[in-house]
Amino acid sequence: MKTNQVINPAGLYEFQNESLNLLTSVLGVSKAVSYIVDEQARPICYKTYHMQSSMHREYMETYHKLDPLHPTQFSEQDATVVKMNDLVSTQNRYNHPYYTNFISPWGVQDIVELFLRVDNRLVAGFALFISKQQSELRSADINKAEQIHRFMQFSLEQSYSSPKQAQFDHFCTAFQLTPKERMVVQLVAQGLPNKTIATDLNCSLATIKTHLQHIFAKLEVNSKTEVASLLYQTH
Amino acid sequence: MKTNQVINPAGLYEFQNESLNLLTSVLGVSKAVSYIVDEQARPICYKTYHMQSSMHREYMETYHKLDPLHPTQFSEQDATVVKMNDLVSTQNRYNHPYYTNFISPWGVQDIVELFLRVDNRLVAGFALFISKQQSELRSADINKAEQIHRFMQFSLEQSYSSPKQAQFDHFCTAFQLTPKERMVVQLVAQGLPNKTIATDLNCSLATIKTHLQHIFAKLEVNSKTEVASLLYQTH
DNA sequence: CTCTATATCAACCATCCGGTTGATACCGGT
DNA sequence: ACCGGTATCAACCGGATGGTTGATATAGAG
Repeated sequence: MKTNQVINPAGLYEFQNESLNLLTSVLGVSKAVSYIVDEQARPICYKTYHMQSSMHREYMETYHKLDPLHPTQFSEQDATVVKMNDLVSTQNRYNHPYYTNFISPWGVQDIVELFLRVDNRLVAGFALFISKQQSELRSADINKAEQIHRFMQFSLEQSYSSPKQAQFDHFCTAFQLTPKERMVVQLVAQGLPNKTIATDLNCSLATIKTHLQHIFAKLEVNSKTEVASLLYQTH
Repeated sequence: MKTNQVINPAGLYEFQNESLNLLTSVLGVSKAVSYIVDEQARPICYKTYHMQSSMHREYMETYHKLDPLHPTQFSEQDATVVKMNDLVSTQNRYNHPYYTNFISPWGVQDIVELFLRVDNRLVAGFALFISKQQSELRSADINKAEQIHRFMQFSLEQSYSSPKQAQFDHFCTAFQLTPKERMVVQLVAQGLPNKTIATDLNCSLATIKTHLQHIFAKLEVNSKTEVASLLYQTH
């Protein structure tokens, strides 16, 4: 039972929306994706901005394995803002199927990835897509992204020590919820339907239903609305 | 649009549970019922203690019209604790169908009713049932009931000026919810299924569904869980 | 090396819920 | 006298949800 030591991404979901909004409105990007990183360093809870769902599906099914900016590559590093075209030489890029078969056909020229960490652990990431129609990213743009990253990192640390977060943690530990169950509760508290929760957590509807059964049993309730209600009443 | 002036029973439901628990655990009663009183002085949201559901059904269908302690009788008075056997003479009691056909067959000897008011308006009531097996209520018992009533009245006034109540009111007025819609939202926030909400509000399932459609439209959501979620997020 | 906890998924069924349409009734303001 | 807002109810449909059973896989504890 190591539930207590787990860093729980409660509150991250709202943070994620706000951050994605900030990034896409300030920087000139054609598409963007944000995600949470779970304890196994795997990205979950994708939120997209101006990205075709078919493109995202392609990534999820195939190209995530080839992604040079995939979070698993960076979980042990301290990289914050990484530009794909800096990471991969022009030569290698044109031989790289990730570039030739996926990024390029979708009209993308470059990708800038921002990583957020708490206690040195990678907890969230943002991928900003630069289209071929745009000019090459200048150092000024990268600088902007770094400044925004700095503030997001600050904001994230605030979120982790907020009373709301503490309250949520207390709630979850009081009912002895497992890490996955906590995430489900978090999404239930957003009022999301099961299907969306399954998509967000990158697992099947059946799994979510099983998690929900366990949550219902632990909280002694029998509907998602009651779960949200309990959270509301516990403040 | 007189929504703003309406006294809204938000938070009353929790209060109701706590009060019923207090009364039944401290005083020697065989059954008890509590209810909220709406703007039309009609009782809604019944909560029962040790009362057979068939007895309550009989009351709801027939005998509420004959009830000498019915809240409509007391909405304009300032009565607080009323003992039925003090109100109705022994002679009249034995000719009264409410007593001979309803109360007596269910083994009840006497009823003590407690009324709670805010700004002189009757907002909630509690009926305590004394069984025939119990000794006649002594003045000491009535005194206890009056002391408890005093504290309940105090507590109720606190509830009405609590931040939680203010927050809820602000939430409802922000979305321009009608009085009935507020009550529905209040019950949704308890995580209750529609059927229970209908029973509580003493109207049909269809009516609740219509109210919910209006609420969904006003809050721009499309599920009850999202309503609870919105309330939770708004603190 | 078991055994338990956790996480994953499938299939089934009954019920609940959301969405819609349409209808009646009451009240208050124009 | 008419109209808009509120409250009430009915009937229908399809999809979402809750409940159950059973199964597999992995990891950590004893």
